[in-house]
This record gives sequence, structure tokens and C-alpha cells, in this order.
Amino acid sequence: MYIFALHFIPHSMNQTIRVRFAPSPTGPLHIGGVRTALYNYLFARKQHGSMILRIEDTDQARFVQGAEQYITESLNWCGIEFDESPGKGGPYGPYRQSERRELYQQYSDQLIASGHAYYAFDTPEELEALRKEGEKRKQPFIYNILSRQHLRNSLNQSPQETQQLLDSGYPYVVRFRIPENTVITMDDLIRGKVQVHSDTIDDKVLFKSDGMPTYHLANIVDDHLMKISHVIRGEEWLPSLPLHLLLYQAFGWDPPLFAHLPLLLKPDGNGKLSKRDGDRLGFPVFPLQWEDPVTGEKSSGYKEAGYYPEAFINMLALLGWNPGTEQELFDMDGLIAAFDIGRVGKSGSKFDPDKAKWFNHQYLIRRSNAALSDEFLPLLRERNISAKPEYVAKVAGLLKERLQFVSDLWEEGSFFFQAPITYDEQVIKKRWKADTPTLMLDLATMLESLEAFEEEEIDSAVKSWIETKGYGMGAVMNALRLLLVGTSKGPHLASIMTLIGKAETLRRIRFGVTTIHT
RNA sequence: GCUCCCUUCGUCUAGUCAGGUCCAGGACGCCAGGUUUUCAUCCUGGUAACAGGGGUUCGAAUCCCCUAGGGAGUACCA
Repeated sequence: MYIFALHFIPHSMNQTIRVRFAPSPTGPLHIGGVRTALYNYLFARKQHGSMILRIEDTDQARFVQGAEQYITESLNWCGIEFDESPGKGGPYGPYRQSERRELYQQYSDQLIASGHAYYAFDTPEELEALRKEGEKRKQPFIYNILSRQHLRNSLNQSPQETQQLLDSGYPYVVRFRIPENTVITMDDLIRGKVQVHSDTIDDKVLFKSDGMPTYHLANIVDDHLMKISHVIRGEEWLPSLPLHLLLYQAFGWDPPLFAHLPLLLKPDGNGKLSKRDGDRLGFPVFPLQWEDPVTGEKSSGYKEAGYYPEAFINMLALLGWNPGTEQELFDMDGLIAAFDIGRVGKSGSKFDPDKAKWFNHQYLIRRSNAALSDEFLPLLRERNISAKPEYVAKVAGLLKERLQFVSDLWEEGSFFFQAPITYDEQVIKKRWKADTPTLMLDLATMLESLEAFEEEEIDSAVKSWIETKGYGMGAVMNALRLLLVGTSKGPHLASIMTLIGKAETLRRIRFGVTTIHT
């Protein structure tokens, strides 16, 4: 038997680059979606093209209140900007499919007129029964050349019969008529050549009985009308590519170029990353915190967890793409300059929470002390602690190397703001000897006599004091640290004393000596 | 079940298109040592991978075939 062949050979279009991110407002956007938006954005900017946001809300049943706003706010937080969007408008609007609904009917009609589509009157129940039966027989039920002659559709009816049903208001859908016995050859920017036999694909519904187009129709019509040059989307769409290409052909339109991005996988086990995984595994899957409007269930977000958007984006960009060099740190401009869709990998990537934290650390240590201070001040205020920004900046400068998030500043340096009240038992056991109290009191007296209470002076004074007295460095310093910090951690003691000041230093020593008992 | 996609250290990946310079490089993590008055940082070192099997070739992570595993799709959802 002869098999027809259909080649969709991508032609180098000398047109302007236009890409779109087209989410469905059925809930919050997770990091996989953000990455898709990001790659679209990087591609558009790199090529000096346009980035469009289109809301695909053709499914009325799955509409979620607040989801569209969430999407906009998330992308905004990430620094992903649109040239055309529902909010901003643009020459090809409206950018919400629900506002374009009148548009789609004519295209559906056009396809029926040209014989590329037909009316189908099968009920959802009938189809479900057929699918179930197919499953039982281990033979897939496909609505196409193999079965359509036995089903209730205009292909098997006289025009009068069809018209009568239509006139009577009988519910119908419009289905695309997949050409039979044809090998469809497609080209993907990431995957290369992909082939599929037309008899394995469904006569997909283009127009639903509720009067709305399905994704497939609306998507193709809008991409064409909006002059989209490249469709960059998730791999879950790859199986629909033949249908989409066939649709372009049926309309007589030039298709855009396609790139199907690999999926983001669960960090543990297998499968595509899903909304539940984040809080189950202790890391966010959403850019921003999301509260379900119906159930009230909250899911954590990167922003609230303390991530910088730059770090989040950097981490996401490298999940599935790499520049081919060993550079890992990129700001948005750097990403735009380095991005190449051809260097996107083919296999799915597991998200690594540890690496995400490392990225944040990298951005944090590069931040100015003043900025860190601004970010930490509100957290101090929450604890009813007021401090001078200059002081907080100095603390931040001293501690930033050991932080992953600004909020770690409290854990690492609360003693800069609050004298210890309790002391680490382990350290007491190890460092607090019988003669330590006297020793510490002597040290306090020496410190009190210092003229200039500055880091260098303190450091040399303490060192020479220890030397002349013949004490062990470790014994003195660790005990002193216990008194000032409450445990055995923190930066150089001279730095701590300089920052908290002479009076506070002496106070802590004298208070601790009377408080610590072994 | 069927269709399509994928497969290099635990993870992200370089290298695969143009076979040799790869007994496979980097990063995160982990481990050890060094520095340090503590902890952290930092520095140095280490750990650890071409899914398996056939072929082609003087030579294969790279090309071909098969097997296995994983993923996606299979809705009047997107």
C-alpha cells in the first residue's frame, strides 16, 4: 500500500521574531511554566523580537479566580516583560481568548466548507463507552479514518440530515478530519526530525458544544493572526504538533517554527514536577505564594522563601539550558546575550533545591551591605528590635558569607542585637573551667582600660594580654565567645566587640560570669 | 495498550551534529586535609557517570541496530 508523505520543512522566514507565552489561567504558574516564559523571553530579546502574553481561557469550567493576576505578578517579579499583553494591549489584541470568541467560529466554518472538518453529534457518554471498550480489547479507540464511518457525524449523513440536527439545536462539535495513511514529517528546533503516521492520531475537536473553540483551534488561529514566528512550549505539546501543522496546512497558512522544551521532573523519584511536590519536599514550586481561592490551601513561593528573583531566574535558566562555557552566574542581560535555543537539552531535568540555595547565596554575597540592611531591617522590626541601618549594614557585611537568605541573618547574628541570656551547655562543659570566671573578669578590666575600642586595638591588646599572662589562646577566646555570643559561632571576636561597643562588651562579660554555673 | 520523545557522576551538565586531543571536564552536594580564637567562609584534594548488548571502524560517550528503563500524550483540558 502506498503511504502518502507530508513534509513540513521549516523555511527560513525573513520576518520579525514574535514569540508568545500562552498560559491557561487554571491556577498558579509553577516553575516549569516560568521557565517556558523565560526561554521565550530570552529568545525574543536576543533576536530583537517581540514577547507576547496571551491568556488561553477557552475552558470556562477550569477558570480559577485570581490566576491571571498571579501569572502577571509572578512574571513581573521575575523580570520577564511583555511587549503585548492583556494589560498592556497591542496591535493584535485582544490578548485574552475569551474576548476573541466571535473570531473562531468563522475559521471553524471555513474548515467545514473546505472539507477539512466536519460536524459530530456523538455524545460524551457514547465516546466514553467506546474508549472503555477499546481499553478492554487493548485496542485504542481513535476517532479517525478507522472509526469515523461508524459514528454519528456529518460525514455519514446527508446534508439535509445534518442541517436538520443543527437547526434543531442538537449539541454538536466540530472535528478536524485527519488525512489518512500519511506519514507526517515535522521539524523541531530542539529535537530535530520527528515523524508520525496520521492513522494514529485523532480527529480532534476544534469547536466545543459550548460554543468555545478548543485549545487547538484557538491556538493556531491566534498564533497566525498574531504573526507568531516561533512557538516555544513544553514537551507535553509535542504529540499535538502533527495536528497543529495539519491545521496550518488546511488553512493555507505558513506555520511558525516549533521548539518543544523538556520537562521539569520531580527531585525524587520520577515524573513531571507537580504542584504538590514542593511543600511535600520542602521547597517551593511556585514563584509567588499562592492561596487557592476555593480551598484556601496555601502553597509557598520563592519570593516569600527569601529568594532573589535574579537568583531564581539564573537557576531556572540553567535547568535545561547551558551556555557551553563554565560560566554559571548570569544576570538577565547576560542570559539574553548567551541564550541559544539550540543549546537547550532534550531530556527532562530534576530540580535540585540545594543548587537553588547556592545560587541565592551567590547573589546575596554580591549584594551591598546597605541593601542587605534594608532587607533585614523589617525582619528586625518584626522582633521589636530597632537598629540603625548603618549598624545593620556592618553586621550584614560581617556575616553575609555564611548566609543563604537574608532571613538567616537572625540565626547567624542575633547576638548583635540581643545579649545572650542562655549559654550553650556543650560549650560550657568544654570551655568553662574553675578559674574561668576570674580570668574573664580580669579580661574585662583590661578591656575597660582601653582608650580606643577599635578592632585592631582590641585584637592586639587581647593577644598581648593573653601572652603576658601565659594563658592559652583557645581557653580565653572560647570562653569569651561564650559570654558574648552564647555559643561557639560567629565572626572574629574583635569585630563583635567593636560593633556592640565597649559598654555592652563589659556588661555581657560580667553578666555571664554571674550567670554561668557548671 | 497505542503514538511520540528521552537516557553521561546522587543532581544540573560539557563533550554527541563534523568518531581519535575523554582511562570523560565543570558546578551543586558529600567526604578529607589546610587556614582560623569558635562556627561559617575560603583554599587544596577526593568521591562518583558514558543504561545494557550487538555491530561499523585501525579507533565509539560520539555512527547504526536491538533490548531495557524513564517521560509525555492518548478529553467537547490546556
